[in-house]
Amino acid sequence: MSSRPVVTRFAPSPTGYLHIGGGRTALFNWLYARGRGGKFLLRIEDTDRERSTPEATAAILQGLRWLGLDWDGEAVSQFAQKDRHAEVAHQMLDRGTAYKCFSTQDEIAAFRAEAEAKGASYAVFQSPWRDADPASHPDAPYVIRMKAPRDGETVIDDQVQGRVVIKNETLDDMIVLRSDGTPTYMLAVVVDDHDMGVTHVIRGDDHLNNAARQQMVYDAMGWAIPVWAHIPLIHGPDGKKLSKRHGATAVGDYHAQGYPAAGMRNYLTRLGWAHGDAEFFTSAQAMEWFDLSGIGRSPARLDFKKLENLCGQHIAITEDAALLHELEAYLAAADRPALTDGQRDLLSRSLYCVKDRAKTFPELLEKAHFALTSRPVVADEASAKALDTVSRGILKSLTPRLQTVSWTKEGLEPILTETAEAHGIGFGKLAAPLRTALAGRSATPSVYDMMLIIGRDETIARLEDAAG
RNA sequence: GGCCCGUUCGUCUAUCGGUUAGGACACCUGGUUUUCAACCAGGUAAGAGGGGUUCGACUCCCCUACGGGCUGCCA
Repeated sequence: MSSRPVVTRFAPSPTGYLHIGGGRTALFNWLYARGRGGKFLLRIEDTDRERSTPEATAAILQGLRWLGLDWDGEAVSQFAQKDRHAEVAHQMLDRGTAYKCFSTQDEIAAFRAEAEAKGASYAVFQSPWRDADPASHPDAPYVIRMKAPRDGETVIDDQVQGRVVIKNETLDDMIVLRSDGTPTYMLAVVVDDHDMGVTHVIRGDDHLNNAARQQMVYDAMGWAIPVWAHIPLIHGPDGKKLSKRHGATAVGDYHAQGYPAAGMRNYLTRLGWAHGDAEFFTSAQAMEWFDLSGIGRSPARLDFKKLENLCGQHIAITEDAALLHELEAYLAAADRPALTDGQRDLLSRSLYCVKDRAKTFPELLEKAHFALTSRPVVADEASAKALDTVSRGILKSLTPRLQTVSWTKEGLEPILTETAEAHGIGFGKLAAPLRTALAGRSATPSVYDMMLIIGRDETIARLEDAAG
């Protein structure tokens, strides 16, 4: 057994929607914690007051809820902890692991310019106040900088990246508390992760270098260092950093485009992580299997075809009641009209024959069009072609026979096959105009299913409409 | 510029020194079929390049190329 219960967290900045990459990071943290009976916490990193908005926070929470990633307790506001951050900065001062720096930003800029002019390969700012006698401190604004070790190296023992060694001389004495008394991100994350009892930090590898400086803060405070796992970012289909031009980058976009959350979870879990040859799995299985060692080291590209394939499989295994619920949520998210009571009833009775033929919700709804539309059924361009004068005549000859037949597949089958035979055509040639009459679409469930679902009267009425 | 990370079929990946380099999606061919979806049979397709180490490298080391990240009183 592990020595301490697992605590993971997702810590987004509320400066925009929930990015698909962030969604996957959250998913990994969630899977890791949930699969081990641990806790998954949520912290909103809102210390950047200018860019943080409540709307963004709401969008992120909504994205997580849609993905089905439930967090333990309330979401924590990082900004609300600012006094505690300042307290820790002063503790570092007391411990001698931090110092007050009175250098102005102009002085720092000048230092860098000079270093650059001298052709230095890199310019790590070295504050003259690092070892200054407090008696010499002026009465002026100051920042608190960490007194980082200048020799040796810092080793990040990363569960994904391996052993990463950073030379301490390449790291400057980072600011932990700004001149206005507010904490920097570097200090805030460490303090919060420590205070929240985070045991495993699973986050994007854009933070890999930062981990070294953060680890110095842990050391400076004598705190236990968490298990690090820096996961590669997700790229667009062209291998470049994911951006708007690649299409959907927000988790909410996928909701609005009608991808089921279960399919998204499956796809995102599998993107950059593998458990042997497992491709299609439920979240329960993912929780059981997920581990840090299965995470790949290279960035993965988004592949919408594979996403769709998995979504189709998940739609097919979703229970009707749950599926209907998701369908209605999709309609709302996509800003499409809500279902009427009648549509809901017919749709729910149609799910069994449409859910295994659709990869997304809009596709499913399109195939269930026969159940959602009402007379007069308007045929789309493709299906309209199937309705010529000959087929109209055939439909006309068919309707009287439907009046008394037993309304079951067994009853209908002989009628339809006999009709096709009587006109010397294959069943396919009869099914096409039937589809047009019943659904106004050329891609539909079986004609029997449709007839059974909408019933005898509606079937006959639609056929008569089409026969003209 | 400096530092750090990465590179197996088109894509996601398996492999953890010895395999005919496997699977999935996509694609192509054939079959099935009541359209779509699905399904069945088969096929095309990969270790970035160059050096080492080793009896033997996709696996370990070095260099190069390419991609990404960090280098803020942003997070």
